[in-house]
Amino acid sequence: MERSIQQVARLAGTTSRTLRHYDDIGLLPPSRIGHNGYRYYNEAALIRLQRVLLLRELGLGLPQIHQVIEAEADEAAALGTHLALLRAEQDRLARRIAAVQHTIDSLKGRGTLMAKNMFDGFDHTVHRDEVEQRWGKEAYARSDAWWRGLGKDGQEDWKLRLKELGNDWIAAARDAGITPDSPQAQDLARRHVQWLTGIPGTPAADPGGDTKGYVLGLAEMYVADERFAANYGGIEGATFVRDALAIYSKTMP
Amino acid sequence: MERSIQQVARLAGTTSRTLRHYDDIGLLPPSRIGHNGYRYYNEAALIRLQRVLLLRELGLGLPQIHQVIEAEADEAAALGTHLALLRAEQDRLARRIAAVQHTIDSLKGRGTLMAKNMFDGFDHTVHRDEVEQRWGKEAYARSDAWWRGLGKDGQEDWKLRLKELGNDWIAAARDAGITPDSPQAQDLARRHVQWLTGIPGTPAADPGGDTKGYVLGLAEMYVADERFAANYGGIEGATFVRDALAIYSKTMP
DNA sequence: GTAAATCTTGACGCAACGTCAATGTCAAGA
DNA sequence: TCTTGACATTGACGTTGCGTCAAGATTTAC
Repeated sequence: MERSIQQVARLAGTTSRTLRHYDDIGLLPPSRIGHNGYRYYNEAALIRLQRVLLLRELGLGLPQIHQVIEAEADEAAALGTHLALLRAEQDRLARRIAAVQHTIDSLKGRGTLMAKNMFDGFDHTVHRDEVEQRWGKEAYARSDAWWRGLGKDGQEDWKLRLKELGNDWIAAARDAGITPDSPQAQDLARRHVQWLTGIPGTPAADPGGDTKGYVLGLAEMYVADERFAANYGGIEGATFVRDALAIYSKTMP
Repeated sequence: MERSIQQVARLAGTTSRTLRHYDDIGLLPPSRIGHNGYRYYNEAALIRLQRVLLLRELGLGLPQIHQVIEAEADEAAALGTHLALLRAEQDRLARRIAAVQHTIDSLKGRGTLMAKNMFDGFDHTVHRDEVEQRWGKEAYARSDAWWRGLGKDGQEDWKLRLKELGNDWIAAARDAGITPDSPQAQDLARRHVQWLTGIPGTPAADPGGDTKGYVLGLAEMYVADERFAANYGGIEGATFVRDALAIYSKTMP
């Protein structure tokens, strides 16, 4: 049985234009061409079309489909390669979704999305200007001096640990049922301070030092410096952390 | 401070061609054009560029970005719309991944890809009697239908149990020493599947069911659906789970 | 002073068709 | 038989977001 281009298109759920395109690029020539130039397709052509459409559904490009269909072999390998691409694409998508969600959250909570993502990856001088303008010169100078004092390895290490704690903080801050003075937040604050006091060379680790004041100052800095705020889900998160730490510090000796 | 087009490109992690393109379409004109025709960008232009790149990162098209940036209003609404699109796209991707994965399995297990399966969903009148031979798409549709069939309470219950398992998963995923194919992760995968098969009414619990395919499909869904991903410490965690389950499924009958 | 880097505009290329445009062909009803 | 309307043809431009020459002007570096 032979079918016209339009019949085939309807049957396969595509368009005649697509079929003509597939003919043009040699991917799916019609089984017969009438004296009038009309394209006619038989069963074999239909089956081939099915395979094309299936592979296309799976996301392969037409040249790749052509290759796979011609060299009947190794369909699994081709699909395996493609699978990896799909996974990567999905990861990118997921990240984008998270970013969009976060941006929306920030917009709703803050009205402006200046702070967090915008200057990320930008050059440090621009970053500094922004911070100074928003939070004052000394705040920046203080945090920057301390930060540079850590050295490269120290900075990496710090960021890593911070990220771990940060995840818990973020989860807590996002939960509308958890307030800075809630048991959950206070427990986090306790763990946070415990971690701080474990870092040698800090006032917090110094038995005679002003741990309390240091903790408060640090918390303030979290809010002031975006590099830290970034680890707490932006300004709102850092604010939550600061508040929780401030409350916790009152229970400290 | 004024920067040349190349400096701006490097600073923002894009190319000069892109900047010229943005100028061409009126999205981002340079702040000044020298007598020689050179483009120069000031801080304001940089900020605008940041917004453009951010929105682009989030997946919006240039015309839409233009619109959003010009009409400063209602960024959240625009992003909300976009978020829905992203989610739909993600669903499609997840389905495709499941389908590709299943196709690969079929190829490995049964040799050649049978035409009958391929025609499925095509012309039902031709292959009506072979419609039972379903593949990938169905698995996802089934699990999705099952999920919706659980109802609100059932879903909550499920999520609760999931959270318990999730804690172990998160701990494993965070440990840099544990990979998806490590014994620890594989043991978790075993427990996970064991738990799955204990739930009545699921394909996994059905002795004749395609447990393997179901597990894989479900794992994909974990990554695709943030309702689940949230229980595994975000995308990375869910990805870890998926990989571990995928590896484990190979050892299944 | 010269070479290397960087700038300009202009134009083609990419993927996979959509969408006219201008024209030819086929089946069916008055 | 004539007309009408559905369907066919090739050809060419439009779409998205730039990449990639090309050819020439200009700036920067040594």
